Amino acid sequence: MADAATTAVIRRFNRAYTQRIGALEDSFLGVGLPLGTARLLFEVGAEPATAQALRSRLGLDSGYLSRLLRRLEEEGLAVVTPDPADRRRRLVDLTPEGRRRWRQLEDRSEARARQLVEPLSARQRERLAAALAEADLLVRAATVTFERVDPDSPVARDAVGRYFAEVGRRFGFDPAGEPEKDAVDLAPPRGEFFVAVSDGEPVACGGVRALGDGVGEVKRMWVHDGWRGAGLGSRLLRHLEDAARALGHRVARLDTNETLVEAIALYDRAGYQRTPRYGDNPFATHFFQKSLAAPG
Amino acid sequence: MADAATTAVIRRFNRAYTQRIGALEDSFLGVGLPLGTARLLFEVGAEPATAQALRSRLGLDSGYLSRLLRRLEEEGLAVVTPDPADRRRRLVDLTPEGRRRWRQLEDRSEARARQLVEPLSARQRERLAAALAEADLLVRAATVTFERVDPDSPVARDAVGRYFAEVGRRFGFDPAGEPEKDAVDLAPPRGEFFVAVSDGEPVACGGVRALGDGVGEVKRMWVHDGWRGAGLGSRLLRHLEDAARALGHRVARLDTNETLVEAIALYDRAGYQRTPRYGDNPFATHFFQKSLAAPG
DNA sequence: CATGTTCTCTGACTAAAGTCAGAGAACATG
DNA sequence: CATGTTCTCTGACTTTAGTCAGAGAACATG
Repeated sequence: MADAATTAVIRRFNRAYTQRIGALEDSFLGVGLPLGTARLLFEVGAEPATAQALRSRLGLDSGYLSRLLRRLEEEGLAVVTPDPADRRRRLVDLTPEGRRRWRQLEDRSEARARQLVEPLSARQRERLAAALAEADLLVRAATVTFERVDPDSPVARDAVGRYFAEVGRRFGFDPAGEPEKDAVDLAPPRGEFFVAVSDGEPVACGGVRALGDGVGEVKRMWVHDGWRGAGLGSRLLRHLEDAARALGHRVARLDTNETLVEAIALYDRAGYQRTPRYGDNPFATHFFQKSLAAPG
Repeated sequence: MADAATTAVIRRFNRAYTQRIGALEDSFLGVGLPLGTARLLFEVGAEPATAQALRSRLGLDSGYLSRLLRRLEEEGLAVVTPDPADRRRRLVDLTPEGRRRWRQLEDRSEARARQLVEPLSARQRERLAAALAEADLLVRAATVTFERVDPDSPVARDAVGRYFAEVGRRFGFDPAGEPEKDAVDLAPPRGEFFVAVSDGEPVACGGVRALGDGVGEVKRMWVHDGWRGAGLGSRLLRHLEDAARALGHRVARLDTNETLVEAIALYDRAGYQRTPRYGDNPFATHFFQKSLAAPG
């Protein structure tokens, strides 16, 4: 029952942790603003945004947000202006006074964290930081979601750019002309492309294109190197297989280069079989395929 | 700046973690009770208690708690009875139906934790559990507080009993007659005794007694073996030195046995100097002392 | 340019959360 | 047994948090 043991640890940790550090919540109080308003201030301070974006980030009702924004405006902490690009939308930013208050929230949060580690020695602090970083990576990797995006969108270009940079470095892959092909092959109706974003940065991507005869090809599969070893690659591959299946493919195929040993190990683990060369990718040295018949 | 790096990791983790698992909070919703009432139900379910204890545990206003309890009673989830030992007090316990609802909260919390680890492989789950256990230990060790208690109280007896068991095992210490001496020497006005309790279990203890001539002796210093290596011993020792100073001592002294190598290392680190034998403890082989002149 | 859609705001609510000042019963103490 | 203290309750509040149904302006599209 490794499972029950794990959840027990998580829950034990959860109780202790939320009690002690009281999440961020506590540090949001005591600056003269109610929690909801403080949270909004904090969010705007982290990055000015449209009302719409704030609503989705914080999960608020539009009427409610409208009132919270009004309150921030009345207190002289924020300014709300129409977006010149679309005058239905409203842009929210902090005033200098709002920024001062935001920094105050930051400071309290920082003080709280400092107070927690204060009784610990330098070595113990390092241990705590290492343990939390590890837990952070795993929790994020387990919860990040794959969003379907246009392969020609900025976020997709960013992600694929990182992919090209890495394969360029590792086996001299030349991406000339590829983005243009991707824009067609990896977009509906012929294919799909997904990106996982965490804290505004792409951390993984991958797509599926049609090879014909019920065969879908997995392409541009990439995981940010700070995020490897946390199961994100397996999750991504499963997600792409599901997408291929939904597109009507019965077989998934992919090629890779011998230098990408982690990827090859991943495909082996996921049940892919070696298969003869297909296509004309001059950089590919290994070819895999897997039946999509049984889901999972 | 190991410090800033540590707080940055903590805060990063904090954001991700509270967002994803949403603390326990989310799992408290959706059982047909408002958050505050659900939290109270959960607390009572964990351990039936007096209204007073619940108030201090949850930090509630007495009027507010009174109403919350009424609500639980009206819904048939709890029974509130006068404490026979002190009829001003009220005892709160759950009804069978309340216990059923409590279990429901437990299940949701469990399900949430399970859902979090679901995308992870067995190995990654183990890593997550290990990382959280490590963080848990350090956070608890950094935040547990030392309470001054009567050395004759049950919790003190429990803690010292564990201490005796360990030193008995390690170098054959014989505690005959010691508890009776402690009851006088480690209680005001002659001395003081402290226990750290976590989740109802003593995890560390120690006391100070007067040797005369401005010398205080540190006694019964013990740390639960599951809690070692997290700085709890150093914190305890500092706490005892502060107590000795407050009792008017200018010098702290202590003896120990050569088999307790971790303790000896701790005393060395804390600035204690070897000193010739004092007193007539037949089990002591090493003697230490330290000036309490400069605080810290 | 008519039509539907998107985005924000307003009014009118409800429920939850929390505070404060006593009142009254039960205990503790000299 | 008079007096002060502890503990819980009640009444009378205020503030937050959150929901819902439109209204109206701005955009998108055929």
